[in-house]
Amino acid sequence: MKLSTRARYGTRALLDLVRQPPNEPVQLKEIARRQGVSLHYLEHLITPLITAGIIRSIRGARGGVKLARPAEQISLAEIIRLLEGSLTPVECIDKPDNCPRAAACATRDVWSEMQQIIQNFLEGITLRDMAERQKNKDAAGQTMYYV
Amino acid sequence: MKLSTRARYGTRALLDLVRQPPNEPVQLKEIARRQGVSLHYLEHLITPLITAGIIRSIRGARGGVKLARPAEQISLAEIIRLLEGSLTPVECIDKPDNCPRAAACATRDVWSEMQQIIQNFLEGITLRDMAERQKNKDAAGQTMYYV
DNA sequence: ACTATCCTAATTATTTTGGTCAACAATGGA
DNA sequence: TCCATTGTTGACCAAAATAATTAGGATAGT
Repeated sequence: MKLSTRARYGTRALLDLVRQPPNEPVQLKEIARRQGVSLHYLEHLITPLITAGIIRSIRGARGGVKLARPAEQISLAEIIRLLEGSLTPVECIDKPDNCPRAAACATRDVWSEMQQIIQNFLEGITLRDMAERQKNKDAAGQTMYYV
Repeated sequence: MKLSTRARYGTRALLDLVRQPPNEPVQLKEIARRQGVSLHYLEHLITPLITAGIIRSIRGARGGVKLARPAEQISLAEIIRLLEGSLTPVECIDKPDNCPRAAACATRDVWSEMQQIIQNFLEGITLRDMAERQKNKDAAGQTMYYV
């Protein structure tokens, strides 16, 4: 039950993006630098998000990427689904035909419930929420210096 | 967020084991046959469970494995933790020192909450519960033939 | 002697984590 | 207008790590 680096880096990249000044494109190079991931890898991660229409890319000089929708309309569930292909912990949930035991398998039912729980959780968290959390954390971190 | 085959096969093996007549050892060979897994692979999966004391093995002729504790005292959380090493979706939760951003990272907080949710769910399901579910499913499957 | 687990190693497959390069698009300046 | 610069896109490739699987002999109990 590990989250792939795709999902982790991708989420961080989006969180970084949403925290930049709005209405102007943010360069992947800058996101990569701030988040400490390779630019090339980040490009790989970003591609499905562009295809899915979560972010838009502006090519050429002064280019970059920006959110295509308001941050409060982008859930973590959607992000991870795009980055990892799906949210299911076992593929027999999406594709029952692959396993002859699917219909009679009690473990499958349990994994299915688990997915539902995870999904509900991730569905309820938007990019905006994440940005808010980060802002609060930053503020809390600041005060540490005055102690 | 995929479950490894270790976790999947291992869980199925334990569920198979708990459904056999109690008080006599069940041979791995039989579990492997019923569950469609290679005996060698199953031995690998089983080893950490023996080490952890969830199941006990009896060597020699008429040997096999049996549960070392009552099935209602073995949770899915424990099983998966043993089979996969941990329950955490990201390693920075268990080892914050590995990542310099750990303290200030909002995504980490979210993954941590997610782990808590998953853990609560898996903690609440025991092998006994699983066996019960399977029994009900089997019964339901049977009735189909009479329709 | 037989049977079944145990142990160690080797092999194969898959995923992760990138790198290289050429093409394409927009901008700004000459 | 034309061209150099900046920057993204996409295809292809590859090393490294991890996971999955297979194999064979050692060991222990009946």
